Amino acid sequence: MEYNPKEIESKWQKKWDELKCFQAKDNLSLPKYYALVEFPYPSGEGLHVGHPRPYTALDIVSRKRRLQGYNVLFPMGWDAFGLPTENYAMKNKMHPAEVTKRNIARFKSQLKSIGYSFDWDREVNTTDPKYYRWTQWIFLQLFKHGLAYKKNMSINYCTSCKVGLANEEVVDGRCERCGAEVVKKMKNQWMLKITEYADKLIDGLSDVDYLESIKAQQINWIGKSTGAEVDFSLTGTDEPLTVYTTRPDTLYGVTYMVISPEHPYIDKYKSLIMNLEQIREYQLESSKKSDFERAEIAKEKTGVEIKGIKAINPVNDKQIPIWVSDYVLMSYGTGAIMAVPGHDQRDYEFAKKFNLPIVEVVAGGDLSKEAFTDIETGIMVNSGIIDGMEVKDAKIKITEYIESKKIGKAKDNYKLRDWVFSRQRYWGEPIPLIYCETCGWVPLNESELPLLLPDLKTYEPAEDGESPLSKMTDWVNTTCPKCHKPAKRETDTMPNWAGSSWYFLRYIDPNNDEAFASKDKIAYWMPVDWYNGGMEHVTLHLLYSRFWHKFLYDIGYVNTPEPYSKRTAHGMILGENNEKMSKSRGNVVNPDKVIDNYGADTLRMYEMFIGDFEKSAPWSESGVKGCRRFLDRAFKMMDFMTEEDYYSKDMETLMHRTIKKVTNDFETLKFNTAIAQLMAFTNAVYQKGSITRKEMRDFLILLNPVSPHVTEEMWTLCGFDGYLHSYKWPEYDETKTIEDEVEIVIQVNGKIKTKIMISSDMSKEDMEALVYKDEAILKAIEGKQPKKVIAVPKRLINIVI
RNA sequence: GCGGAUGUGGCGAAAUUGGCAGACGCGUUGGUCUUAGGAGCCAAUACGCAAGUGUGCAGGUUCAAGUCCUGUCAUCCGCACCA
Repeated sequence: MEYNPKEIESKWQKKWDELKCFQAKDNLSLPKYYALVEFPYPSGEGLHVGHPRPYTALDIVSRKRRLQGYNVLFPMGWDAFGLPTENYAMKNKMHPAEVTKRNIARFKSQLKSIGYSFDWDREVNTTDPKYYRWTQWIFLQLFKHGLAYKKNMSINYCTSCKVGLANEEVVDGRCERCGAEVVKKMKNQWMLKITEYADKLIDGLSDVDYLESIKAQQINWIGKSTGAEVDFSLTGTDEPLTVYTTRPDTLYGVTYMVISPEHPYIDKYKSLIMNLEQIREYQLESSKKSDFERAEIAKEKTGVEIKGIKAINPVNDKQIPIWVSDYVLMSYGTGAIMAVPGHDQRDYEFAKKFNLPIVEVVAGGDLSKEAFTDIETGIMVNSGIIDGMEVKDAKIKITEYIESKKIGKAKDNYKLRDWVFSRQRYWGEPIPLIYCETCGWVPLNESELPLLLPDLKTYEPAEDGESPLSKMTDWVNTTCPKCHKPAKRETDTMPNWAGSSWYFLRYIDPNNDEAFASKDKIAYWMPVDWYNGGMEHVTLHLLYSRFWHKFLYDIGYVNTPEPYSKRTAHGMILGENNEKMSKSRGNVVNPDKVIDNYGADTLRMYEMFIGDFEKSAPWSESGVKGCRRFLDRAFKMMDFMTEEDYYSKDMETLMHRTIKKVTNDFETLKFNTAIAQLMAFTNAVYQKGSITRKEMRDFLILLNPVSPHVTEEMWTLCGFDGYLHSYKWPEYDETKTIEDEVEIVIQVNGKIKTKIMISSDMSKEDMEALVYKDEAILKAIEGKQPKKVIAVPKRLINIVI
């Protein structure tokens, strides 16, 4: 009989659908397992060969868990709002909903053809009003708890997409999606106060099992720093200039101040500024620069001194100049710094360029060459009350001092910024708020959710960069829910990070109309036991979804402070030429083709066999062939299966070892070595020329999570009980994984001289005794007297002479 | 600059607690079957004719190092004037 994947695969996919065997049961008494993969953005391109890698990995885990008796939730859905769909719809004069529907249908049929054990009855779609009703609902809770606010701020604006971008969407000064230049634009934007959760987001990481590199990236992104805010009084005004510093200990070394070009004091105190013209010119210059230019190109410091106002150093009452420079960012700290050129490299460069004084307050460096920034070894000098102290003690003392004098306070700061939540686009969730002249921003009544996206003729953003919805006056004009006077709807929509911030909760109870999910079911299914996704999502999506979940926890809607107990990441699949797969490079491999030529079981196996799961790996057509060859060989083993329903004596150890290795490797993302073990087993069967029924049965179960169709088929052909998918995972006996006889190595001075067979339970002492008896060993030491003999049971004897 | 990771055959890669480096697969070579073989099966395959040498490089610890320690180089990813 020939192995014919086409026939087998469609047959079993149909069968599984009919039997609904992968349906997660809402039987809350069974042991549960929630496996989650990132739901895809259904692009017009369809799947490429990178998508199935994480899906197959957790499909393997899910299938194995079911065989081990768990009630498994392994769902799939669509993160379908977003720009590419909208852009495509505009270009082709289609409705984005139509485009989305078509793309989803394509993705779904592709995923189905790979034979995943998703529970398709729980499919979610972020663009479905029944879904985004709850995205809007969560937003309203954030609003009601003061975590959403509108702010007129300088934002990143993509000149091509005509849309505001979050900092995170700007890569190297360019739009993450289209690559066009990003400029600054003032815009009134909805913001989410993720910064209020910064500490919780850091602290929560100690309770979860995430890859170390993921934790590190999150901590890095949040960027917590500890320091102090200090007030410097200004000449000619009663209001102080507040700065943030992580080095309050260097307060005596401050020789000038710098404020950001966007600092409000420039306008506020313009009457005091004698060279306002010059300052205005500098402001204009830096406003033209993108963030990228400010950071990357302008290595050379620039700036202008403010004439007419001086600052006073609160610890020594010295008058010092104030400069404006764009190396100080308005978006971090207070937008103003105290400059300590002796102990900060940037201040040092600036001081050198503009001939400002440099004072040493921490001894240990050479200030004629560079700033001395070491905080471990330095001793304070020229520093009044903290003279002679070590840096870390000086920090504490001076902070206490400024707090007691009421000129400052200890303060933590974060690199993490609040989340810009507005998009001036059509294809997103409408923000369910209404602006009333009398009442201000008023939330829509929750009973009126979902606030549907109205139909539009065109989706072009307005020329001023406003949302296309702003042109829909019928929709925009409404009445205030509070005072019933005429009012206007918010026309911005949500970013596509919104729907993905809570989708794992909707899978739990996807059809619930009373709540985003019932409390009972949440209590049963949460947290997600294992979440696998890309490394590219660990700062944005992962942080955003943890933030929303922590908020829902704080207001009592979910039962766990963290959504995911374990998070792993997969490596990318590269093209055959070792480059990132992309249309423009022409190296994209389409999974449909692979399935057509070799079958889904081969595709799945190769995706897992390709290499270390966490690393990127280049695609190889001949590697695919190798996996198909293995399945052919496995299929043919049926030709020499015998009737014995037990492990044959000579295969027993290998059988137990194989069960052990596959069982463990599937848990630790080492799918490649698990498959290698199954290949080695098959090679042994071919060597022997026969396989017993029991050996075959357990082999099929072990291979089933990787290649489910062919194993189900063989199961049936062999006449085993029922269906493979409802059977149980085999157990191994540790004592039977050890051979009776092992080959050990004889080393002389660490060099291998010979090998002998010994009984595997031989003691260290007996092995040492062998040195004087075994002929091969005697020959190896050539009659010399051993100085020392090291025997390691089951491994080696090393003789030192 | 900061943070994280990775360097092993021609290629993708394996290697409990330090204990036979290169499992498994690809590729290559040879054999076999065949009208044929880009199918199957069998065998060989780190390098070197050999003694021997080999896990980016240089040291160190150890009876023994891919694995531990010190230094160094290279590549990749993330962040980056964050005070």
